[in-house]
Order: sequence, then C-alpha cells, then structure tokens
Amino acid sequence: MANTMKTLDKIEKKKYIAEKTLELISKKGLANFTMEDVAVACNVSKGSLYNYFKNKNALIIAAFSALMEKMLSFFEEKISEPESDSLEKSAEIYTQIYSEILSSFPSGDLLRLLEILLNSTHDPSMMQTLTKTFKEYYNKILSNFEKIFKSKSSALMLQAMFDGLVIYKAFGVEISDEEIEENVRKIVLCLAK
Amino acid sequence: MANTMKTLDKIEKKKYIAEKTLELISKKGLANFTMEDVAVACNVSKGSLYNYFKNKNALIIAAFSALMEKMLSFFEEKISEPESDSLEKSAEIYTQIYSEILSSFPSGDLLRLLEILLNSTHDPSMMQTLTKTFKEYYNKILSNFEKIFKSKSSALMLQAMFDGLVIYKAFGVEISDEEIEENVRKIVLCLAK
Amino acid sequence: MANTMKTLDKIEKKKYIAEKTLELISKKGLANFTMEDVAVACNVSKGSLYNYFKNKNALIIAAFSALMEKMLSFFEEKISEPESDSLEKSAEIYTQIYSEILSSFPSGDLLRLLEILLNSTHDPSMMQTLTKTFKEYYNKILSNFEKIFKSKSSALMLQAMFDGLVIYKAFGVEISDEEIEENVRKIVLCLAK
Amino acid sequence: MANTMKTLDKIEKKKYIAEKTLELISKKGLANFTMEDVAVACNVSKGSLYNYFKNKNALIIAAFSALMEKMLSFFEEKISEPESDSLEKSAEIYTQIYSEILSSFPSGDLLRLLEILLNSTHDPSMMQTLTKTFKEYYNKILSNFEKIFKSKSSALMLQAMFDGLVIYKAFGVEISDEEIEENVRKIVLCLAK
DNA sequence: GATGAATGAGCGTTCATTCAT
DNA sequence: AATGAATGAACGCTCATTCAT
Repeated sequence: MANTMKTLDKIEKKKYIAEKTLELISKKGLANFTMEDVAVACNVSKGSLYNYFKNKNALIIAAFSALMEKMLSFFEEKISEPESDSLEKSAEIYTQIYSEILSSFPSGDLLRLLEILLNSTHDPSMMQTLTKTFKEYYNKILSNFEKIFKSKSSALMLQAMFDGLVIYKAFGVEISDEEIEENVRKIVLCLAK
Repeated sequence: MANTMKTLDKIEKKKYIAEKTLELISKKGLANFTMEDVAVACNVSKGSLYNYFKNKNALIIAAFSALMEKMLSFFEEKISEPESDSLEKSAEIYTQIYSEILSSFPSGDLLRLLEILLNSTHDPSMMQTLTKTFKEYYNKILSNFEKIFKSKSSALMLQAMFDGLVIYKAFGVEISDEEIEENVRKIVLCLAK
Repeated sequence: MANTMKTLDKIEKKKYIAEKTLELISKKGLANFTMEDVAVACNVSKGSLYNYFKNKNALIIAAFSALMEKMLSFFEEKISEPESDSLEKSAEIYTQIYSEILSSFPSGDLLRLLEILLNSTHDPSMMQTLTKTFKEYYNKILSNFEKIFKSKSSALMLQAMFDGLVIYKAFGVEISDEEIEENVRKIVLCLAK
Repeated sequence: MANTMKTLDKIEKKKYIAEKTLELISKKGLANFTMEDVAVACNVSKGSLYNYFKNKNALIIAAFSALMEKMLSFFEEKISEPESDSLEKSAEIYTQIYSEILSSFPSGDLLRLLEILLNSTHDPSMMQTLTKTFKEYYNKILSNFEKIFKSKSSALMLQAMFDGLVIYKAFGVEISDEEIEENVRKIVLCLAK
C-alpha cells in the first residue's frame, strides 16, 4: 500500500492518481475535495501531484476521463451482441437490458459525471475539454445500442430517457419499476418498427 | 437601481435577493459566486444579506426555489388545454408541444437546476431540503402532462427523455431535430394507446 | 413578561438591563454574549439598549456593579453580628461561617467577577472604572469580617485565601473539606490572638 | 529577526509561536489578540500558523502550557531546600520565601493564567484541556511547598492565599507588606505545628 | 523526481453601532 | 423613547500553488 505507486511508470501513475481523485470526488464532492486529500489518498506529497498534473483542473479532467472509461466498460459488458430473429424477441431483450441497467447501474457514477460536467459550465476552456471527452465516450456507448435499433436517434433518445430517470430516482421522484418496464417495452417496439 | 430595494417589504426583498442570486449562479457558477457578489448585485452590504438569509446555503435554497418557480411557469404557459377528439390528432398536438419546448426551452435553467441539485449530493441536510422542493415542483409540472397521457409514468418518462436530451444538447451531442420530432410522435402515439 | 419593563422608570430599567446582562455573561461568557442577546433577554430592541448605555462596555460595567451588589448582599446576610465572649468560641463561629460559605457560595459569581475584572486588564479606562467599583464593594465586604478580627489585614488575607480556594475548586484541584476546616480553625485562632 | 524561526525545527517553532502568542495575550488580552497579530509577531504568514496549530484554541492551549511552565520554573527557582532544625527557624525561612515571592512575582503571569482559565469556563472541551494542564502544573508547584509543611492542604491553602493576594493587589486593594509578612509568619507557625 | 513548509488571496460570517422612521 | 434594517470593518480559517532543499 505504502509504495503502491513506486513500481508504476509515469503514465500509470497519472492514471492511478486520476482514479483516486475520482473516488474522492464521489465521496466528498467536486467542490469539497482538496489537493491535500488526493495527496493523502495516493500516499504522495502534495507537491508531487504537480509533477503529474499542471493544476487541479487538469486533475479533474483526468478523473472525468477515468469516469467515462468506467461507464463505457459497464455498458459494453452489459450489452452483448443481440442476434435476434424477430422484432418482438429483440424488443424483449432490449427491454430486459434497460430494466436491468436501470436497477443495477451505479447511478452515483452518472450523477458524478453530471456534477463534473455541470460545474464546468462556467469555465469555457474546461467545458470545451470535458465536452470533447464526453461526446467521444457517449458516442461509443450509444453505438452499442445503435446496433439494436439500427437508428442512432432512437438509441440516443432512449439513453436520454434512461439518464433522466436515473436523475429523478436520485432526487426522490417515485417511479414504479413495473410501469417503466412496460413503457420501455412499448417504446422499444414502436421505435424499432 | 441604487434604491431598487428601498420600496420593497421584507418578503419581496428576500425574493429579489434570491433572484439576483440565481442570476449570479447562472453567470459564475454555484461554486464560484460569493456573498460579496450577491451584495454588490443587490446594491446592499454583505452584512445585510444575513438579515434575510441565515447563511449562504439558505440563500442557495431560496434561489433554487425561485428557479423551480420559473420553470413551472414556463411549462404551464406552454401547455394549453388539450381538447383533442382523435388519438392521432392529440398525438400530433403533444408532439408539437414537446418539439416547441425542446427548441425554446432555456436549457440553462435546467442545467442550473441540476448543477444545484448535484452539488447538494454531498450535504445530506441540504440535499433533503432541495429534494423536497424539487419533487413538489416536478410533480406540478408533470401533472400538466398527465392530463394528456392519463398516465403518470408515461408523462414522467417523456419528461425524463426531455431532460436527458437537453443535457446532451448542452454538451455537444449532435441530434437532428427532425428525427427527434419523428420519434417523439411515435412514442407519444404508442404510449397513449 | 412581555412588558416587564414598561412600568419601570429609566433608572430601574437600567438596573433591569444590567441584571439581565449579568445573567447572560454567566451563561454565555463575557466574550460570547452579544447586544442582540441582551435585547432579546430584555424584550427590547437592540437600538433601545443604546438609549440606556453608551456602548457595550458601559453595559458590562453596570453588570459588574450589579454583581458586586449581589455578592455584598450575600456576605452581609451570612455574617450576623458576632458577639462572642471567648476567643475560642468566636474562632469556632468564624470557622463555621467560612466553611459554610465555601460550600454554599455560588462560586460562579466569584468566577464571573474575576472574568470581567481580568478581561478589563487590557483596557486602562475600563480597568480603572471596574477597579474603583471592586475596591468599594470589597472594602464593604471585608469590613464585616474586620469586626471579627479587629484587624483589616487578617480579614483580607483570609478572604484572599477563600477566593483562591474557590478558584482551585472550580478548576479541579481536589481539596478535602475537613482539612480545610481544620486549618481555617487553626489560622483564625492564631490570627485573632 | 527576519529569520529567527528559520533555523528551528518543527517542535521548536511550535514553542516559539506559543511564546510569542503568550506575549500577545499579555499585551492585548485573550479576547483581543488575532491570528494576524501572531503571524506578524512571528514574522510568518497567517496560513503558516495553521501548519503548526489546528486552530486558535489549540494555539491558546499551547500558550497556556508555556505560561504554566514559566510559572513552575519561577517557583522551583525560588524554593531552595529547607534544611531547618527548629520550627521557629523554618517558619522564618518560609515566611521570607513567601514575602520575597509576593514582592518579586510577576503578577501579570498569574493574571494571565486566570484570564485564560476563566474565559475557557464557557467552552467545556477547552476548559477540560486547560484544567488538566493547570492541575498538573499546580500539583508540581505545590509539591515543593509540601516538603516544607509535610501537609498538602496547608501548602495549598497558603498558595490559595498567595493567589488571592496577588489579585487583590492587582485590582487596587491596599495591603501593607509588613502586616502581610507578620500574618504569614503566624500562619506558617500555627499550620506547621 | 519528491517533498512539505510557506504563502497570500480570498471567503463566509459576526456584531457593535448608527440612523431614518 | 423605540425600532430594527443597514452597515462595514474585522476575524478565523482554507487551500491551490510555489519553491528551496
């Protein structure tokens, strides 16, 4: 533990720090974590951090990338190749996927994604960088769903709905899982048509 | 300007300050606006602010309420009474409403809403208060759409999709308005069935 | 309660405020009570306080006087005229008085007295005023004991010892009441000789 | 002066800062000295202070310890080994010691000790810490006198008297040194019997 | 490259005092 | 005389960043 980082090369160290930072952002919040926190978590001196990242924002950007990477892995793991023969059957499969995701998805990640993104809104250069990363990864995530719908817009709109629902859930709007599942089934079917 | 506030009573002043704060949060960000900023914007001393709000968080809560109020007004204004005779016709009407909203909606407001909400995530008591306000207003907004769908879950899911799309748009995901409109039409139709 | 002060004349009101202030100093500490606290405790506006006292220091001085008055009353009540015929007998009487006082004395008052006095140390004009009041009252208190000892210095030294013991007790120095009593008896006897 | 602290190690620096703080408390008062004052006095930035002390209270506690240390040194230096053969002789010796102490004692130190202690009265955790330190050192001081009296309570009561007299002197109660000396002689004699 | 003490600008909050009503 | 909103100076404390070692 004490020398976890000692054996890593510079790129690996950057990644290690970024991931620890992400954990801290999740635990304490973007506005509340400090460089000191990061240094302690990485068992490194505060000054050393600046050998890897120009400043705090650069560190946040790296943490954001780590987060997007994590989310992409999650989705790619969930979505195996569809290979459906009938429309109804594939609709059912996708409904299952969505429902499963909605219940098992670590919504904290999405919340953190949005927290970082939204706080960047007021710093143009920061926002530009994050937006670029965000688009890249989101397109990759969506491309998995596109295979199903044969339509990018359909995949995107269902994904948007999915994101919205996660937020609602997080902030206490009561939603019946059964009704959602039923509606998703309907929507998938009609969109795939 | 110099004595804008002089003629207002205490409740009006609170509202005035909350609205100015909301403007500042929009302009500078939740993490970056200061009590000093608010004081200057309101042409009032920093100390005076504390005659109206116990602390900065109380001010943020008030600004959040002002924001929700504003959003509610927006939606209530957009949604006129349905009065449809056929399913297809009403589907068309609602599609129009959604499309119009999506294009005219001041997405900054939704972004700000989420920014405030997400930053509260790490402060339980703050989050509890904001969540309460959020649910209250969102239920009111949704109730307008419920009239259309006769189903709360359908309204909610379309609203979730709407929110998600606003976020995507804000962060650079390209979406064709026509495709969205077409898909909304489909979804409304199949959900209303 | 709400109009306790309404029927009082100005001098009585000053006294009333001073006494409430003294209570607040005891409860919250000299460094921690605010003019706001006093106003609330007296059911009076903050501004009104300044019609009775020039500033906070003047209020503290008045509270100090109220405290000295209270202490004087306490001692005068305790010390009835001695009227002893033998030395041993009067020594016993005085020992009893001291012991009783030491166990029943509301040491908080003495602590408050010292708190106010010691904090004034760094403000010459304040200290001068308080010192004057202090001497006045302490001489009166001591004069009661002088009757017993026929010696001012003896009374004063026993009183000094008494004050010291109260402080020690307050700050956790363990003292056996029996030993103290025994020693006081010895000292009174030898000093009265 | 500019780099007085540069050559010291961390522990020495803490001590240096604590002592400077003690000076400031003596000069300006516990309620009036600021962290800024301390920083300037130590020729250090305000922020640096917080590398050595968690907060202002921690600094006050350290200053208090420094003060107690100083007082202990004073007493230990004054009290030489007794080595008396007759009661009268040793009584005389101790009387001399007390008188000398009473006239040479830097009463400001005792006043400061009490100022700090009394102001802590309203902050339980602070009081607990200071009380602990106070008892520790006072027991050490008293133990020196115990050797003389072979009685803890006698030593303690004379010490209490001594403290009381210092306070009285500070606040203008007139006392004749000769009478005090004479009385101390009597008391020592009768207590030692 | 690594360290961590030092910095200093900045922030939220408090509160005695004033003054228009 | 009474009010209480307004003031503004001050304070304790934080923290990203720097730099001598």
